[in-house]
Amino acid sequence: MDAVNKMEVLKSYIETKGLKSTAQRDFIADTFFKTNTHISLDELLKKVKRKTPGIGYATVYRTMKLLTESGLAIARQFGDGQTRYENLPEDGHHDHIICIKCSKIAEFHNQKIEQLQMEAAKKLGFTVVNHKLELYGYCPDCV
Amino acid sequence: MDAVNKMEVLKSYIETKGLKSTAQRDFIADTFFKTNTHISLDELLKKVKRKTPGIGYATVYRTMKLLTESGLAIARQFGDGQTRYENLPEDGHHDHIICIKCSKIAEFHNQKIEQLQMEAAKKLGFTVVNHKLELYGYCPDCV
DNA sequence: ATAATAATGATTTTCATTTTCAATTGCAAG
DNA sequence: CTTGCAATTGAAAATGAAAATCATTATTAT
Ligand SMILES: [Mn+2]
Ligand SMILES: [Mn+2]
Ligand SMILES: [Zn+2]
Ligand SMILES: [Zn+2]
Repeated sequence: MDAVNKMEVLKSYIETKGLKSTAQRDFIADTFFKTNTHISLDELLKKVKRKTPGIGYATVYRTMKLLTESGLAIARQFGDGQTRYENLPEDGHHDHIICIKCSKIAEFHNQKIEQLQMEAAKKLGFTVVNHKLELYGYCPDCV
Repeated sequence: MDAVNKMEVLKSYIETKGLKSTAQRDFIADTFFKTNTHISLDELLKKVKRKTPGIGYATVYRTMKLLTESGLAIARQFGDGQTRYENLPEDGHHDHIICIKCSKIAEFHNQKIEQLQMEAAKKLGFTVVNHKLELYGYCPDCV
């Protein structure tokens, strides 16, 4: 799904929730849709302010909250005390591996792991709704 | 390792770090060593205050930090905004599955998953130091 | 006993959110 | 095009968990 389609999904989400469309929200969402990193609120605010200095932190915060609940953004916690947001991945769910030295983030997906998780949960009588798998270590550049 | 042995490990950690032994710290550590839950600072403080009302939050905070860096406690973040501590498990590392309705926590360990994690990391050139795997869903009691 | 140094506990500070609120804006109805 | 009203905005304040501060107290080696 590209930025244009995402914007359409957002529009219809806003519609069904009885919300109103605003230029600030559209611009923040569009800016976010064009990122391909795991971006923090501060980073996104800085990016947004470059073209639209008037926009406030709270509006960025609220927009990302909206995008998250509409399923267009994913909120991630990598343990540095800051929530980071990423776009809905093109190729489905993925997990992360984070360098504890330079903070580089790589992504991976392993269907076998997902399968084993489900089995482990089932063995305990649990039904899995979602999961978090993060590996921490050193990236190739940091040995 | 039982509470007595843990206390000995703590003593020698304190020794090598040139720290001093205190009644408060001993009591907090002992209280923690006897828990078998994933306890928050507030919960531990409350438990400690029952027998020793004079002890302050900061001392509990500092003691758990000490236990964590000495390897006698493990700090966990289950996404509710509160750090929880658990005792070093008898049977090695384990992961968690958390009920999103009643917050019940179950533990599991799957060597195959751990193995696949290492392989996934290796494929990306990373070396894994530690990892976090949490499953979220419904426990048997919550359907 | 003394001196040096670590620990304590109350309090304050930090910092990332989250909420509040008055002013502004979007939009549907007339 | 107005009007009415609910939603939105941005600045500021509030929140809450974690971390730091600091005067006082306790521990330990000498
Ligand atoms: Mn990602
Ligand atoms: Mn556990
Ligand atoms: Zn690195
Ligand atoms: Zn449950």
